[in-house]
Formats: sequence, C-alpha cells, structure tokens
Amino acid sequence: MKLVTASAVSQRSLLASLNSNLSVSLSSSSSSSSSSSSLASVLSTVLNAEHMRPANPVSCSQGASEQLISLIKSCAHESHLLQIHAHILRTRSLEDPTISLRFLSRVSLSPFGRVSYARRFFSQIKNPSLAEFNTMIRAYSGSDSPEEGLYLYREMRRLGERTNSLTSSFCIKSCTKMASLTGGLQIHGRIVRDGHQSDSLLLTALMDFYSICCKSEQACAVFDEMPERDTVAWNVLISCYLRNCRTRDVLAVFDAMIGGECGCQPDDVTCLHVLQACTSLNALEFGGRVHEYIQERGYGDAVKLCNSLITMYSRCGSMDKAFMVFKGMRVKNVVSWSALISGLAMNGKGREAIEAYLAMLRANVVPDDQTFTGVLSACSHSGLVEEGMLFFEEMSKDFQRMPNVHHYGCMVDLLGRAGLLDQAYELIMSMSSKPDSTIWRTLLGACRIHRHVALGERVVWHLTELKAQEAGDYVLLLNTYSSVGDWERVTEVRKFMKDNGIQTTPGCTTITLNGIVHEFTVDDVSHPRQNEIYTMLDEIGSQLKIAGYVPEISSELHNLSSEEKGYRLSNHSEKLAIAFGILATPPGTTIRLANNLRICVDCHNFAKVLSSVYDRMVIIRDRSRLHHFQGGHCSCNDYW
DNA sequence: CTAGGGTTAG
Repeated sequence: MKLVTASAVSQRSLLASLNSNLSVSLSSSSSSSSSSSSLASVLSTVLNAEHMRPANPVSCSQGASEQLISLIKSCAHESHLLQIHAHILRTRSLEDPTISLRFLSRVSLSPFGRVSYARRFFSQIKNPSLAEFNTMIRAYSGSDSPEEGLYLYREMRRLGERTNSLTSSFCIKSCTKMASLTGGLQIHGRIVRDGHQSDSLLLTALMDFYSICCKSEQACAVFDEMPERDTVAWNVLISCYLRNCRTRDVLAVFDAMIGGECGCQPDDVTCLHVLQACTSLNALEFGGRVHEYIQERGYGDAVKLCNSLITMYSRCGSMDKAFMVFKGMRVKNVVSWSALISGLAMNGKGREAIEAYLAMLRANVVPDDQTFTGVLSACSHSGLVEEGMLFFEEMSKDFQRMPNVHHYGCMVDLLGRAGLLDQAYELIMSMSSKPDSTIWRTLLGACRIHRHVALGERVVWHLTELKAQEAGDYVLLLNTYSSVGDWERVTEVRKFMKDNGIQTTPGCTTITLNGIVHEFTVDDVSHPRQNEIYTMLDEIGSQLKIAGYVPEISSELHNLSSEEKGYRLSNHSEKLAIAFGILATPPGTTIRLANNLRICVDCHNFAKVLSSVYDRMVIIRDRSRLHHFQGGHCSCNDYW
C-alpha cells in the first residue's frame, strides 16, 4: 500500500511540472513570451504555496527548506533566480545558512550568473560564513574584476575572520588572472604563515601563478617543495616549460612520465601540452608517439586532442596524416575545420584550403575570425588575389566579422606579393585601427621582393614613427637596396646598424634524426661531424652546379665580388643541415628541416635543384610556412 | 557543519 500524503503529492507534481517547463523554455531558445509567463506562474505558485511560508522564518520546516534547495538546484533561468531571491528575502530564509550558501553558490556558478548579482546577494547576508566568503572570492576570481576578490580577502583579515586553504587558492587565482606579481607574493607569504604550504592543490595553483608571471624559477621551486605531485602538478610544470621556451624539457618529462618515473601517467591535458611542444620543435616522430599514446589511452575521440593533432601534423609538414585525423573525427567543430584550413594554407595547398572552407559551410559550421585568417592566408600563400579579395569582403558582409590585424596582414601580404604595392599601402592607410608594426613589416617584405626602394623607405619611416624598428627591418631595407645594386646605401645602413649596436637574429636550422635534434647556425663549426658535412657540402655544390644551380648573390648583405659572395652563401644553416641530412640518412629518405627565419632565395633554389639531383623530398619549415621540395619544384608559389 | 580548489585545442 502506498501511503503518500496529499501535500507531498502536490509538491511533487508541482516540481515535476516546473522541471518540464524549464526544459521546454531551455530548448526553445528564442523568447516565446507565453511559455515564460506560464513558467513564471508555476514558479510563483510554488513559492507562494502555504506550506512554503514558515510561521517562524528561521526554523522553516525541513520539507520547505529541502524544496527550496531543490528549486535552487534545478533553476535554469536568470528570472527564476530573481524570483527565488525575492522569496528568500520575503521568508527571511537568508538566515538559514544552508539556503544562503546554496543560493550564493548557484548564482556565482551558473552560466547566467553574474558577479554583480552574487555581490548584491552576498551583501544581504548578515554574518557570512567562511564558506560564503570563499564562494564570493571564487566568484570574483573567475570574473572580470578579480581584484575585488583580493579586496574581500583583505577585509576578511581586517575583521579577524578565519580563512583556510581554499581562500588562498581563490586569491591566487585572482592574482594569476591579473598577473599581479606583488599580490601573489603577498598571498604566498600568508600561505606559509598560515601553515598551508603542504597543500598540493594550493601549491599547484601557486606554480601556475608564477609561471604566468614569467617566474619559472619560482614555479619550479614550488614544484620541488610539493610533498606529492599528481598528473595536474606535472601538467602545470609542463605548461610552465612551454611558456618559457623549454620545449625539449617538455618531451623529456613526457618520457619520464611514460617510464613510470613520476608516479603518475600522462592524461589528456598532458598530451595537449606535449603536442604543442612537438609542433614548435617540428618533432614529427615524437608527435606520432603521442598520437599512439592517445589511442592506447582511449582519448581518440577527444575533440581538443584531435584538433591539436591536426595542427601538429600539418605544422610538421605531414598534411596527409593531419587529414587522416580530421577524417576520423566523429564530431568536428570550428576549431577542427580552421586547423585543417590553416594547415593546407601553410603547406601551399591554397585551392584545397578554399575547398575545405566551402565544405565547412556546407556542413553548417559557422566560421570565426581564425577561420578567415586561415582562408586569407591560403589565398596569399597561393597567390589567389581575386579569391582573397572576395573572401575579405564576404567575411564582414555575410558573416558580420570585422577584419582584425591578422586579416589585414594577410591582405597586405596577398596584394604585396602580387606586386600591387600601392593598393597594399592604401589598404593599410584605410584601416580603422592603427596599423601595427607587423603589418608594415609585411609590406616591407613585399618591397624587398619587388625591389621597390621608395616605398620601402616610407615603410621604414612608419616603423620609426611607431618606435618599433627591429633588426630584421633594417636587413629587409638593406636587402631592398642590394637588390637594386645601391651599394652605397647598403654600406650606410650597415654602418648605422653597427653604430647603434643593432644585432640581427642568427639564423638557425634544426634537423631531427632518431629523436636527436641537430642544430646548425651560419658557418657552424660545432657539429661533431663538421668535416664530413663540409666535404659533403662541397660535393653537393659541384653536383648542383652541373645541373644549372647558380648562387643568388642578391641575398647576401655584403658588397663583395661574386666569388666571395658565392662562398659566403654556401654556409647558410639550411645548407649545412641539408648536407648533414644527405650524409646521415639512407638514399630516398625525406629530409625535414625547421628554420627560425624566412628561407632566403638562394637556399630555396639550392633545395629545389637538390631535390631533383639527389632525388630526395626536402621539407623545410620557415617562420611563416612550409616548403615541400620535390623533383626540382617547390610547393610554394612565392614570387622570388 | 554548509562548498569544495589546480592544468586544457586552431
């Protein structure tokens, strides 16, 4: 026999109808006023029901309190929160600590919750508990005004309120968000005084804080002091290494974790970080190992990981593998499509990138800013001028996306490479926001390609005005002069650079063989096999000369005689790395290089001819793109 | 007592 009281039945059915109404209002996104008003009436019925109004506000009945809590839990719209809030004030349930904490927590955590709202409610609580203080500080730390969390924390201390480890944790999060070193140092001091220095979770947050503030040494010091380190702690260490360009250490940590030396296994977040490290190191092989690990661990369906894999493979020049990952994804989002599009663009497959973009639209995925950056860069790298201009117009007209600096940058590159220098200049001048130095630099590059000295000088003037000239800019200007044979000006710029102590970034090329990274700089003599390498380079030189390779003298800075120039050029880091690649790998093996600058005309020609004479595929990643050399051709469509 | 912290794709 069921023994259910009448009131219990009515309560249950009211809640049931409330919940079904809530789900209806959620699924029909746009404002259907009738459904929301009926929902409001249901809510007010519940809230005003006789059994909900306690005779004595503080000791409201157990059932009413429980029902209010479940209402708070299931609340799915801001207006419902407002009604519950009003009800709490009316019935003075605020003095029930369970209710006020639940409500505060709900307000600050719900997707539609706002700090301002939480703050208002918090101020109505007479004597906030530690939990309520913490909840409020947490809300601030995740909001747009994290500093308010620190003010509240100071207020707590001033009032002599008790704090705990969580309080510090949320404060650290605020400091991290503000990147406030002084604030964080103060909190760190308090953590030590309060005796919380063995709380691993707190220390992990502290590590991340130091890492964000570019204090990697302090971050590592905190890591060393941790009593125990779980996967998250290791992940924060890895992300710290990533931020501080210690990418090789990231791979070492991953190996150590796999080898059981860390007492915990890599998780999905670890893999995300390690893949980023592989991407920047051009470590295709290692990235493949991470891919295998991801599959072993059953993370294969994780969208973020797949997106990261697409980026890693395409930036390492392995577009076919990138595409395989993409094809295998059951759920693709805008990031997946954009990663594919940028990957194709970087690898010189402009037409395919546009195809992918059109397929994305057919799949009803809405493009965002970064998608357009990919599409426009595809056009610029492949010299698709008309298409690029069309997409540039479409993005604001059809998708309401206002072009940002990256989009303008692509367009300047597109027009500039195509020789439409004046049009590129006009575009920069028409920008609504102030053009940054990168944009001018792009145009300067185009001036160098098209030997446009006058515009090049004007661009340098703009850079000077921005106080943003870099060593590379002078080199570009210098190259522009040298490309038209104005050696007088070349000498002038060189003297200026020397007098002002302007140092150029040294070119550096890496090649990875069997997991070992070999690094070459210009005229490098540090490699253990340097004698063999230089001998090989001579041999290659004479072979290529027979096939018609002529050193391109205009790439060189010096006004030397042709013979001397030829000699200087032969020692570029790219060439040394290629010679080592030919030397150290069996015939037919693909040679993969990464360079930190843009490849010069001469090395480009060198690699082209070599790919045919030695029948080797050569893939070079430079600062902006990948070059696939095969059979005497390059995938890129640059106007050298 | 109540709530419950740290890392995360293009």
